[in-house]
Amino acid sequence: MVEPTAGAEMRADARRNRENILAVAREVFDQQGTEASLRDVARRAGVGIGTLYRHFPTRDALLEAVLRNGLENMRAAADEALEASSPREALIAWLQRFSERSGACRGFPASVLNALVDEQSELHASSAAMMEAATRLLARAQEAGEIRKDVDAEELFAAAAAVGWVAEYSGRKRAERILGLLGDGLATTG
Amino acid sequence: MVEPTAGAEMRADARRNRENILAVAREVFDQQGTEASLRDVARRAGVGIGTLYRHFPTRDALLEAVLRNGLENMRAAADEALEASSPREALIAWLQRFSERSGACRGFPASVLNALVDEQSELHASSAAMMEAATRLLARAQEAGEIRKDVDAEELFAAAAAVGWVAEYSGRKRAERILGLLGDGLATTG
DNA sequence: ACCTGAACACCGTTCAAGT
DNA sequence: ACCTGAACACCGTTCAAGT
Repeated sequence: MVEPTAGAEMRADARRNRENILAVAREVFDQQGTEASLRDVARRAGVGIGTLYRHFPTRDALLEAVLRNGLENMRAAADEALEASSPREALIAWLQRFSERSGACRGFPASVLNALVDEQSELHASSAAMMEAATRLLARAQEAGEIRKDVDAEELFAAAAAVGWVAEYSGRKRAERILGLLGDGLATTG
Repeated sequence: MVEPTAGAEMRADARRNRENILAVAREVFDQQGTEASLRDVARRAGVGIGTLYRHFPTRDALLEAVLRNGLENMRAAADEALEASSPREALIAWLQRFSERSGACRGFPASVLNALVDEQSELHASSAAMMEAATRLLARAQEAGEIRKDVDAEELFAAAAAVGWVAEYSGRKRAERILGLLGDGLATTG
């Protein structure tokens, strides 16, 4: 097993190429979504298509490298939110942030949701870590009696991804209103 | 303007081809989703790729022909539901039916939601008609005081499509539970 | 009037040949 | 060790040539 993020022992030109591809991919994915042409990425990075595949053997591998930071941030945000005063508000705010991030890159919600379910996906680890953090956030709100207990984290997560997906088609505004509906549905009833 | 559904004045072989393409497309879209290969459809239908394009100049045109019946049925179902005893339950049941139908064909929710927003889409008319019917269903439930008044039909519709989308990734079961959350969020509050 | 398939411009992915 | 691009098998879409 080779650590793909390895750096120091990589040849200087290889290192440069890798970082160049990454920077370009970030831009292209943001503009065109997660299904953007890899050939296009290689071209813009001024690199042969084979080089791209050498560094990132699958689309998911490249996506993982591009999204890792963002997912890590979301995980950290969830951990921090554990200390907020209102468990319910903290959870809702986090969900909103997640669905906002989703709307910023077409295909992002699908990729993350997919990675969560598919343990083979290179995105699985990052996604799962983020969801674990979100799970704690949910549990706290449930224990505080502020969120109904018959929902699990995956469900909540899928809902947030769905809201992000809606933003791709109907715009962020509508997406936000739907998130509001969900938030009300999550409140403890009876 | 030529009526694309025209029949009697079409040459017999053309008519046969058209119907064959349609039947095959229905199957292929159901199996592989709305992004399935058109070339594959033509191949399976035993027809040149040019013939497919002659009958259906765009993917949307083919999709429209395939989905028209289903959308029309959903529209009719919404109209019938207007006479159900419980306006709220009728609306929720319709939404569930819509999201179920969505889950049956990958890409269906995206196509319909897209068509709703894009007036140029060949799917626009069918989709819009369905949503108009759903709008009446919503309005009745709101007038009966059973659904909050600060939601509009497009919002509700987008939410239902999102639930259908979720089913593509996380399964129907989870999708149904999310629809339940939405249903509770839709209830009149305060 | 209609059908066909070659043609064009793109993909994703692999791998022999080069440095 | 790494890079390159040709090669292969696919697309979507158009259009000249055929019946």
